[in-house]
Amino acid sequence: MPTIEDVAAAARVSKTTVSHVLSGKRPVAAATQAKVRRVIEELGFRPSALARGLTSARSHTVALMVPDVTNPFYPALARGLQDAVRDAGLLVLLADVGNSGAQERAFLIEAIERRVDGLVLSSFQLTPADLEPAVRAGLDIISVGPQLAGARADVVSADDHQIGADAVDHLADRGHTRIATIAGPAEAQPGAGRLEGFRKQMKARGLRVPESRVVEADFTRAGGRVAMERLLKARTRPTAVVCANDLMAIGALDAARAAGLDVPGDLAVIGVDDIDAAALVSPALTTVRVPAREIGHAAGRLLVDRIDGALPAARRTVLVAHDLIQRETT
Amino acid sequence: MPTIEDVAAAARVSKTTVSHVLSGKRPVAAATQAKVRRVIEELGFRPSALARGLTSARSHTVALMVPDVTNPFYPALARGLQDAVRDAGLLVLLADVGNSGAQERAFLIEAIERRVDGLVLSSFQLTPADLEPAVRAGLDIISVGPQLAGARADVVSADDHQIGADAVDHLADRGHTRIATIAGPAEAQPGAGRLEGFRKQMKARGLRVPESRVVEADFTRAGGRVAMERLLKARTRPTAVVCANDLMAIGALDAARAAGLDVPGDLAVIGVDDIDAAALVSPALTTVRVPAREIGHAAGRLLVDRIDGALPAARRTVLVAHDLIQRETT
DNA sequence: TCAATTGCGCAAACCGGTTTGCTGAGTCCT
DNA sequence: AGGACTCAGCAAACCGGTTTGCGCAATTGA
Repeated sequence: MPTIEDVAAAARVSKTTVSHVLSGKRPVAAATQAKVRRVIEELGFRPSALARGLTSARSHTVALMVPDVTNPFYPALARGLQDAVRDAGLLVLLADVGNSGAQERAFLIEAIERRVDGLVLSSFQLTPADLEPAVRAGLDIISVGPQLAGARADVVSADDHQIGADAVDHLADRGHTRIATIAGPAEAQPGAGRLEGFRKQMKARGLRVPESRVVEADFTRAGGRVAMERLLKARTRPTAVVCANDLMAIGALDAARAAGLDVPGDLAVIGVDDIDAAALVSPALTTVRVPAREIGHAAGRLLVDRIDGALPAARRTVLVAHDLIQRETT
Repeated sequence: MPTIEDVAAAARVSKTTVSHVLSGKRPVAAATQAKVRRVIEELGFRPSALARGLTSARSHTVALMVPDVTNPFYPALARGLQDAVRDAGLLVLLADVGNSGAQERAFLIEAIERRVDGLVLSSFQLTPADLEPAVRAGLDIISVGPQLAGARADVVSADDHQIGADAVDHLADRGHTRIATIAGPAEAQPGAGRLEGFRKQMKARGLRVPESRVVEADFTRAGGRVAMERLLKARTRPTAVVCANDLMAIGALDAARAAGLDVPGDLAVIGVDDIDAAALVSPALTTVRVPAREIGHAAGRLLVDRIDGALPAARRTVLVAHDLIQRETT
């Protein structure tokens, strides 16, 4: 690869001049510019972003940390994020860290060392304290989900609490009283918020929630299936179940089918997210739509503003609207 | 952020010594090491990957370019890729470039300037000539799909030709003769290969393929639906359709349902990919499974070997196995 | 006519690491 | 006792850009 020095030599100017031609930060005579540009073209010179970043201490990169890229929620989020930051010249560094706290922390360090400009994370394991090094390193952090709220990070999230409550209302309005829930893993943020909203709204509507009707699972189809099987073993079966995401809801449908139950006759099911698959399963899944792409987009916009220093120091919380989409499982 | 110089000063050694403690490339006395490490800890020093990359001319990053992250095929591929390269210390820079050739080329330039170590791309628009600058820049390139085969890139791909042929066999074996196909966009590689395989096998089995039974669409559900509607307008309707991917096949099912057709009675449908949704639609979609994650993994392994210089110069082609999964639409 | 200004370009320092060559002190061998 | 060798650490050069201060020539203003 030719360097700026090679270009300077071939064009018989100093590398300062080449730099100015590229950046436009100081005027360069038209003739000189033309000559330099021609040489750049001939040599196929491409300035090194590494070298550039060294002086500016910026990498023009934002890191995105997610627990599972194959959960369709996250690609949609990634897409929104990318589209929001691209115009600012930022590219997305993607990390799927699974549910491993160790991997999350390892990636955090990586992000710091790479001098990433910003960080968007949807984390299940991280605590605010874990973010400390990143904050000290000057990274702007956006947490998707309220888990990492506080002085350290902005938050872009759905209103998980309200989502849980809305799901309860939807089912209770249809006469259900024995409503169970398949929550996410205890550490997982969105699940926790939805569970809390579920509990509170059940209480508000005078419905009891025995602990046997609350089971945890990881956010996968298989997890939902296993959890549903457990719920179905109870002496008095629930007539409806609120699942903390669609993947688990689809797993719950698997279990219901295997048990020979009619949905929604014997069992009503509601999910959260509205991934594409929700509309495809049969019966089609009623769900609370969480606009993943918008969340990513909002996170990106917020991040760009932060990086530009255009925002006051106080951290923000952006809640995006969800809506309930009734299909055939309720 | 403290620099290596700050650490050196605080530990009363030269920065050379700090560097050696970090890299282990030259021996450092145990006592000195301990002192340096303590200071690093106290200061929270994290070496800048930018500065490091400047000397090594490596960024420890691989770029992944895809046409649509929200197509579930690609997240799976991304996951496999990440898992394969992580142990080599590489992170994945993701770009969703849509179907825009301009964006593809722009990202290619970005990747070069960032001195990315390797490039994995699934491109519809790029020609081998477009890769020239990247090759000259010394990037190792893996093409997912054979489009960019040649002296410039390794290839990891499914055997698209055979996939098309297998789909034809599956339908012909079941007695279909009026078989249509919904191909991908003409420029799109995987679609072209599958279409070719489709045509050849139809001929081999003595079946005619009037041009009205070949329609193009982009690789989306909406595209598939529109294409299917067109096919259904023909005077003699096809009794079966081969779709170049699952998303389009699902769109075709939408159209069939809208037209009041029974699947597979009036119309058999087969897709390609086996995304999660394929098993979820009703009736469940028969499809040719293409192991996206394995493809990503193979690409990652190949890339790491290339970067390590462990491979002879000759480019490789890795074909991954597909298999036909019969469900309910045939 | 002479000082002040402007336009253009260069040299040198800097960003934060890595790498190379060298030196002084201590150890081993003859 | 003297040479060869090892060990530990340092200074300086280097990677490829950006930024700052300065000099020279031509233009402007009084």
